[in-house]
Amino acid sequence: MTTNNTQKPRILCIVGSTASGKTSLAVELAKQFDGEIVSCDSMQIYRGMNIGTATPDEAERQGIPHHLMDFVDPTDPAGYSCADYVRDARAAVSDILARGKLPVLCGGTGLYLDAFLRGGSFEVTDSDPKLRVELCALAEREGNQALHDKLRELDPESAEAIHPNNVKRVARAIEICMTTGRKKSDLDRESREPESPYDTTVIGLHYDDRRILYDRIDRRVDIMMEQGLLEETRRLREMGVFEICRTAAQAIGYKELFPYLDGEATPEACVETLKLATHHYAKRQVTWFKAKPYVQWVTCDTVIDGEPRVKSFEEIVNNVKTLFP
RNA sequence: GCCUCUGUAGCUCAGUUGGUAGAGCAGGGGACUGAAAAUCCCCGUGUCGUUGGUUCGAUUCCGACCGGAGGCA
Repeated sequence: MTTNNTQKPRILCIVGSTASGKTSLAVELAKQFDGEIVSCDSMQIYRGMNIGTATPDEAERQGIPHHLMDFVDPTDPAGYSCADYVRDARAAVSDILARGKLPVLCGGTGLYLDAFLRGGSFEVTDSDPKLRVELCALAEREGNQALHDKLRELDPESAEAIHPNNVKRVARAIEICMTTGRKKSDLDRESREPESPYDTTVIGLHYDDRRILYDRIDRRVDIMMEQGLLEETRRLREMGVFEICRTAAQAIGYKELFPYLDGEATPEACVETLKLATHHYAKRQVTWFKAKPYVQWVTCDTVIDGEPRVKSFEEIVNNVKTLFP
């Protein structure tokens, strides 16, 4: 999404699936371009959820300031939404620009990035948990189609776009229509900004051979276990995080270990489940970013002597620099 | 050595009273602007262990052989 308007402030974004190497690349680029990092990750925002979400520690940050990480209290029932993110990220980016530095967005939450880039300046309206429960109960009682029909009455356009079995989305759309008194599809249209306020370069890290990515994921999960993922999970559980914060409870890395902590499964089985859940997540991220025309891809793997290998860090950094001179 | 069970998709297993087969998991593809590390949709040809026989036709029945599990000696 590079534009010719030199008036617009330049920002750099690094995206890609989990374990693709975004974090170290972003730090290196921030060092070389005098930048600061703004996380674009829906889980690294939570305080105390560090090992499981692979939030970079002091050493990995190499002195580069990181924003929007480890700052939301996961025991706050209000949670954190996409709209919150857009507000906070815009503020962080403005602050960095005001100090004459380059904002480097880095993260794998595609929806957050999209909302940040394309608009999403929608009103932050209160969610209505009671209504959500009611709507889901309705689907349970009378079937998914019944709930979907309800949305069709309120907002046919949204109904068209959401599969009837996607109860969560159908319910959320109805909730938005009912709490705002407007059609969600209209609100979406209005919130979309005609033009991004930034001159943005989005770099996507890609692996031609997905086995390499999965292998990186598996190794990282093993390292997380060595770093004390079980203890972190226990601590968060004692704090009640998984009951209080619906969003934080969704993080991959904790819920998969519950069966072991409850004596219902071996640690090996849980680790296996965790690895698979992460594979699936990575696949969804790849699909998301692949569909975005604004991403410029940098391939991280190559074949040497018939064997797929990861390119050197230097080579990847140099490839990015040709796209962001 | 004898007896019983077993050999089907990458894995775990169904199934075919004889007309060449299907689930779960894995894997692949996709959607997605307000819960997004969430949620949802689509995709199943594999010498049915090998080899003979019976049969119009065998993965299915019979025999032998080769794996695996168990039992008796």
